[in-house]
Amino acid sequence: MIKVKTGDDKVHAYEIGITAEGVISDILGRKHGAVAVLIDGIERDFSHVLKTDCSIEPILGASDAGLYILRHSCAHLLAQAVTEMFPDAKPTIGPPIEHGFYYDFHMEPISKDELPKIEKRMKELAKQNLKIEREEHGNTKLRKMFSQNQFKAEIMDDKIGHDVGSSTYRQGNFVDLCRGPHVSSTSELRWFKLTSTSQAYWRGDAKREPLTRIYGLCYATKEDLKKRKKQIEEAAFRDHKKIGKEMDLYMINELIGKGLPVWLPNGELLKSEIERFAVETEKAYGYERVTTPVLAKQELFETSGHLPHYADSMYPPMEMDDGTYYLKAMNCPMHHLIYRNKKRSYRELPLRIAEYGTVYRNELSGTLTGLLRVRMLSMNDAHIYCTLDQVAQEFADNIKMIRDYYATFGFEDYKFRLSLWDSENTDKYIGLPENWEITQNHLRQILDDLEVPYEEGEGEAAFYGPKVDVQFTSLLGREESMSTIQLDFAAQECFDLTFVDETGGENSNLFVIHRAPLSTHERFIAFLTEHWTGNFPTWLSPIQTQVITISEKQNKYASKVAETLEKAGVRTRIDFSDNTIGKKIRMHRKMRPAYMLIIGEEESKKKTVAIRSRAGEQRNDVTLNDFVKEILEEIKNRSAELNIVLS
RNA sequence: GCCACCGUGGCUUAGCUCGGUAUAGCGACUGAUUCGUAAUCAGUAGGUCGGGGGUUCAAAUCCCCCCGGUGGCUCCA
Repeated sequence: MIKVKTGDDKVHAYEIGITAEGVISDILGRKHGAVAVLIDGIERDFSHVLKTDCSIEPILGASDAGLYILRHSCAHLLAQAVTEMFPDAKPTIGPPIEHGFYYDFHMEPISKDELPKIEKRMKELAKQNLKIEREEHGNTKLRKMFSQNQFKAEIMDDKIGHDVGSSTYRQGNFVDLCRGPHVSSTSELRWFKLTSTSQAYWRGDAKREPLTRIYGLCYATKEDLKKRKKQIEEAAFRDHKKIGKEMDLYMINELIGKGLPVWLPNGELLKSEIERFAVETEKAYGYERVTTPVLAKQELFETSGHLPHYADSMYPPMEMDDGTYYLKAMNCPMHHLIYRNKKRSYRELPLRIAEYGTVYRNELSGTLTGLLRVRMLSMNDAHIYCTLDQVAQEFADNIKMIRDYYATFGFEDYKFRLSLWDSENTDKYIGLPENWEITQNHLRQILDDLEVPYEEGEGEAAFYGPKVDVQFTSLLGREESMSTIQLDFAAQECFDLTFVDETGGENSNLFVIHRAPLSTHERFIAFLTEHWTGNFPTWLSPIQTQVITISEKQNKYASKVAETLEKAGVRTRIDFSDNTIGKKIRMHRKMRPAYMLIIGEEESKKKTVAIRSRAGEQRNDVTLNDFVKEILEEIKNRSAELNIVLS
């Protein structure tokens, strides 16, 4: 007999040789959503045979560890289906990933249309309730079993060498080299869906064999899978590329070049409203605005240290008759020169230099997509020149600024990250280790003092110093950097930035803070569009009111309404077409005006308007004056919610 | 950059497997209608099928090259 300790801290006695499943079903009655077990802290299959005293607890499918196992088993099921349907396909690796799994096969590429067929086969195999069995083999046997698959051989070379054996998992005719654990039967795999195919390389190395990758989702429950499918659908529905086209926000033309978006009038309105907001806000915080050239001499970027670190992401150099020039990938070097343009006194600090600059970065052509990854970035950039003891206040101000901005734009799902250097890999950075320690601790202290919740990101720092980033969760749950506040202790030395201190002496104890609270316009507007599904707050809406008449008889009054609104500063459009009212509403919805004003005989007579919200709610008999007053108030307040109809 | 998939009027799209110069809807325009809340009727125009080359009597369709779009590109079998 052996003693087995279970999760409830009870000790049970069993015959030697009982399986984990035997114990779990004895305690719980049945498996209760468990996919595997934890024996003395090690993940095991249900079929694991117990020979000595141990502790055991079930791993639930819904837990992180359980999902991992489910997804991993799902990858095997995929491989089983694929190798059956495409006998030449050689399985390579198939790990679980966030939301699901993938499996890479060495095979002819397949199109997305094959996925439903493969998925169908997977479902059939799952239904067959095939037992998933672990087998242990010696090295020679293993080598023989996978002699047809050079990828598995390579994995064995790496992972187990030529002496020791390892395990395989068998389900039906399919066997895969794997250390497990796995669920005990294919029938436990139910809530999965194949989503896409793509191409990858063996070992992620472009010089090695190209592989066909198949991605799938997998969850423990039907609801979770459904939720994720819906999330993906929703994201496609809100896609800024789709909405940007519908609303005429921007265009990309192949003659201009990819990654170089053109702002159309509606997008430009959005952009300029954001800029106006930033200019107003930053004026209140003591920023001064400048404009610097889009290109500069090579020596400038050498001085700043950017060229050695950033050469790949800068555009190739331009040879001119008086030297080599580069398009700027950042504004800081020029701002440093503005600082150095004259002797600075401690009384001027902190000196805050801001610019709506456009910087150019040479992103790999294959990574460019919509507004999210572009080669021309419009930035609400600024650099703050200050002493170390002023750093805390500047960070506090910027964190407050970011929080205020986000509240106004309606963003709620974001968090702060303290981005530190990678102390194992210091080649990527400039400056002395002790400077990194000092500044990193300083930032940590600032965040702690401000009681800002944050997480730390090792290796996420800029090459010149640590930073505080704001991580935003996209519709698909992906984390993206939005805002950033960076502490730079290296610029002082590179550019010899100093000030005259209280004693009249030259002081080099100067720090630079780089900050971009609104990311880049391109990225920001992409997120903003997806966040609001194009239904922007009134102050941002390219079209704030769309005037619609019931019939041509009201054209005259409607023109007056539109004119009054325009004069008051409300962006207004009017539709004089002789379409029916229903059709007009349907057509204008695409452009997502904040409000539609419906004008018929009633309104014409009473000199009122009927206000229709985006949701279709309506408020009738509003005098034009009242509406103008209310919408101006909403615009002025930069209200994130549209309240006029419900008020 | 590399790889896979895709590219048909302003937009969405049929046709491509098995070659015979193209389908429909929306939108635009014209006319009728003057209408009360997500499709009023009729008509007209609009496409060298992303670009170039090749095969062929004949190419949207097959082949090659280029351009563009989309997805993906170290993460324990």
